[in-house]
Amino acid sequence: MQYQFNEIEKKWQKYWEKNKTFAAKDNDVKPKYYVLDMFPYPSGAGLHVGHPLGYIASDVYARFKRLQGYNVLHPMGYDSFGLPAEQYAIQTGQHPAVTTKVNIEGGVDKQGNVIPGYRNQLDKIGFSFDWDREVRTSDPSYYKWTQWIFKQLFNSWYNKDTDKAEQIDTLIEQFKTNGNTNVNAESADVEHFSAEDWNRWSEEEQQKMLLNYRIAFLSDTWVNWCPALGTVLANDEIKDGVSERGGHPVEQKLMRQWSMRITAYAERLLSGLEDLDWSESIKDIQRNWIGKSVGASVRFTISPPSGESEGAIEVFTTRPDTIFGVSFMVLAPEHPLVNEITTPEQKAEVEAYQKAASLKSERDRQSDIKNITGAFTGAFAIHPFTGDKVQIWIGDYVLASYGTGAVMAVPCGDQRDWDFATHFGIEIKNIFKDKDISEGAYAEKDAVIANSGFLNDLPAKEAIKKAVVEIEKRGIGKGKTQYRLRDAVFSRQRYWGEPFPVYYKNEVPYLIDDKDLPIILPEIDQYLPTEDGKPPLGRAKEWFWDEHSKKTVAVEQNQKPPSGVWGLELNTMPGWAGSSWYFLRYMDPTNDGEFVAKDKVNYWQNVDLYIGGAEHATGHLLYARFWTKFLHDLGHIPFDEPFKKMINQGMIQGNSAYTHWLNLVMFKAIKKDLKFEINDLNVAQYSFMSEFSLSKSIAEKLIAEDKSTEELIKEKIDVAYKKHHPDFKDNVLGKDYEIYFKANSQERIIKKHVDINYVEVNDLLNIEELKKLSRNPLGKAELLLEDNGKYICSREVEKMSKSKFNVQTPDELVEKFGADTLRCYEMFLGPLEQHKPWDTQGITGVHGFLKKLWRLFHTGENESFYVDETPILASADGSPHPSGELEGALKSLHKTIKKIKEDIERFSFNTPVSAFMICVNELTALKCNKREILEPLLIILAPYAPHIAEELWAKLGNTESITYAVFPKVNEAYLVESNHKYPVSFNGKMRFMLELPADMSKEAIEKEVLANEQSQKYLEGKTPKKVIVIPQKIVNVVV
RNA sequence: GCGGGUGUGGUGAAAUUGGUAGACACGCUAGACUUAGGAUCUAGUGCUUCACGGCAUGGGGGUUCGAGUCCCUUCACCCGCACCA
Repeated sequence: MQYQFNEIEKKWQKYWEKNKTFAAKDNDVKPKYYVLDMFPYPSGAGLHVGHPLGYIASDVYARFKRLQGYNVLHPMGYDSFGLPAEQYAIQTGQHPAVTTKVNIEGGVDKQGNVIPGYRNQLDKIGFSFDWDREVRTSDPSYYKWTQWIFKQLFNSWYNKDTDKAEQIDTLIEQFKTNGNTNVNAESADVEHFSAEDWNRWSEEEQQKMLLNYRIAFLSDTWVNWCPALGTVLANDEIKDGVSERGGHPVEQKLMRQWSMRITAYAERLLSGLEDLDWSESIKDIQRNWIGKSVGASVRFTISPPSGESEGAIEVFTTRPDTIFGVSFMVLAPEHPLVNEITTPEQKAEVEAYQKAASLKSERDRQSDIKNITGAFTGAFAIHPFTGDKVQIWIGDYVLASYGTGAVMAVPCGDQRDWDFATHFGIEIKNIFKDKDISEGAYAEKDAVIANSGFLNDLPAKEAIKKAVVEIEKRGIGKGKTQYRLRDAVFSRQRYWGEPFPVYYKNEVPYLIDDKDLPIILPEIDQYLPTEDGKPPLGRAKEWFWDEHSKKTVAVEQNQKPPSGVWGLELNTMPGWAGSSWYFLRYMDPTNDGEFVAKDKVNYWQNVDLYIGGAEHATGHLLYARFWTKFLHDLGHIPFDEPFKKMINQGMIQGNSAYTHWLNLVMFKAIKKDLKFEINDLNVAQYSFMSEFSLSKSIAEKLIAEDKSTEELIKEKIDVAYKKHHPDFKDNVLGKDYEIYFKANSQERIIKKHVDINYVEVNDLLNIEELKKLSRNPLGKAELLLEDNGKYICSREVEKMSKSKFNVQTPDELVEKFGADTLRCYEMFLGPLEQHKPWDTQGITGVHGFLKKLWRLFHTGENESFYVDETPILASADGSPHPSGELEGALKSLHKTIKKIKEDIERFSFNTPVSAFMICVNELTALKCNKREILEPLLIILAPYAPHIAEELWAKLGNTESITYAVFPKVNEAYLVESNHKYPVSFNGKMRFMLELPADMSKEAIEKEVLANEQSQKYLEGKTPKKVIVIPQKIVNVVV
């Protein structure tokens, strides 16, 4: 009986669905294990083989954990709000909810393309997801709770004394009794106010003040505005100065926007990384993004140029130990003090410099780092320790947005300051003992300080501490920690996102009651901004809140709303809102009374294993940690980190295929006698005639300037030209003209992608199949083939994408080889974290292995199902049966059990596949068909190849799914060797193998080895200097 | 510039702790079988040499009886951050 994988797989997928085999049981007595994949954005393009890689690994692990007796939560859902669906809606008018549904469930899009649907594609691979727990972030029953969490964030402030978020009511209480004098909060810069002030203020004034403290707050901030997308973007959505999606330019714009006070959590987000089992690189990216700098803020008083000013410049420095090395100061050109302190003589120069700096974009400023520019303000500051006057400059290497926008320049210890001082001829003081600073600054923190008063002779690290103490003692500053992390902009001027549960009375935001949530996204006529530049929701008529009826109501355009009716927020939430807490919703996906029930979150806790791409390092992964910590602070969840262990799967790259084309512009014809070049018109005429497509080796030869190939091609061109231009006879390219190639041999060939589905084994192009296409990419081209008449393509590894014709869908492979083969093969490909190119050829090896496994169970007549039921007799002590073959089979099985368990436990998903292959190869060689060997083998194989395992498991007479079988125990007794084959080395070089009893003593082994006749050859009559014997390992003889 | 990562046959890779480098596959070469197929089976396959042997884990150096693995140094590629004071 043949291995009918298609039938088997369909059968078991149906069985699992019907029996809800993978349903996780809340509050079960078994220990819990939570395995989570980063949920996908359902795009119309569907899945390619790269997408399921991580899902297969997590599925293997989830199934493995079930076999080990865990209650496993392994859910899947969709991050279904997002830009692509909205862009598509703008183009086609199709509601994003409709396209999203089609992308998930399958169907036909507006252009008539068949969309397979994520769910259908996933189902074919045999994942053990608990689909009853599916979530979609764009579903109102889901985003109701995203809105609810937003409300919590709005109604909270960050108390630095308790170091956690607290209800805003506790803050209001303090304001009522003491004003804000004793409040230690993470907030915007706020003036002090008293209880009287607070109580006197109007409701509106109080609300405006509270926005300075709320964790979700509204403020006028400089935001990254992307005109092409018509929305603002967070810092992590911008790469190299352009939008991550679409690559559009981004500019700075002052807008009233919602933000999240994530900076309040900077320290906890940083320190929390310590205990996470994440890759060092992801942790480092987050550390970098948070960008903690420890140092001091120091005030330098401004020396009044005419005696009247009393100002001071505050700087932040990480090197207070170098304060005696300060020889000037630099302010950012935008620094508010600049205009105040600039002397009349310097005014013109400074203003010119400010103007020049403001005209440069952020990007230009960054890219132009080699040019040292600046201007002297004419003002001086007083050095707080030496009393010296130091010049105050402005320069655009100082950023207004970081620290205080001003630096104390220490040219001997900072290269930029050194460059600046050198360029403008400013004094450079050396405050490092025995360090040469004539060629550049000494930036290491290991010098000993000199010429620095009370800091003399201290190593830098101690000097830092002492300097801070002294600075604080003199009241000129204090120790301070600075972060690079900025508050996260939370508004998007987009339609396809969560609406805010917010309406405005006189520009003051008010929240909608919990019981009236969700606020459902309204219908609009077009998914574009309004004429007057409001976000798309500005088009919705029914987008007003009636405080009396507690409902959204319609107000005609340009009409004043009736009393008690107010305009709702027109922005929507960013993509990361829904994905910041989805892992919690899986625990309790249908709960309409809570975002997650207490008992369920207490049972399931946080995610034990999270698998997904590394590209979310500063976005999703940081925000999810932030929200988790916040929800923990308010007592909603019992943990403050979402994902305990994470593995980032590598990208599967496409293996693009290329055809080669003669670059017709790259040769020219020259009249032999006259040396007259025929003009461009003639060149153009070549392109009217046949094009030439070259098989790989011919293209290569042409690039290598192989003479005979050049001649061959000239001949072909000549013939082809004449065929198409019979009137020219042979006087154009025949006797009188000769074809020459241009010098740059690389450009002789143009490469074009060809669909990998038409490329066979050994890069052979299937020309026959291509011809059947209505749009044959070879067209009428003349083909120059290999000697054997074949056309060979070249290959290149690139990102998998439709435009490169290198997309491999899992569906095709499941059809041809089966889901089990695909699963094993994707794992077999290499370490999960590594990037690797897709290669379909190798899949036959894995497929062959499953067929071989199938045959082990079909040793009956005509390959019918048959296994040997006679039990293996073991001795009372559990030692192996004396029969050699059985001993071998038992050893093979137990060796494999051990390896599979150890490998999966250390997340090495590729090596178990080889172990299975070895085991099946060995059992095949031993002709082993014993139930006692084959049954445990199925259990350990089930995580990788669940369908075939279920089928054979059932054939063995089991009536329950293999999913909850018990992972077999390793019996070490079977693994004990009576003999060991020693590799015998001479001077570290392995020369021969020698089989000796495993329990032989070192001395006896040495004796045996030296007595061996082969040893005599390598000893060459000499006595060995030393013999190293490592029992059960090796023998090394030193001659 | 800073931080992280990766370099092993024609290809994907293996080698948890220093102990036979290249397991397991793909591909390739022969052969068997066959109403030819992308099926199955057998043998071979790092490079080099007729051979004994020699050389091989990006390069160079070191520690060690022994190094892909540890240390130093250097090169290449990938990812992240980048006048961050």
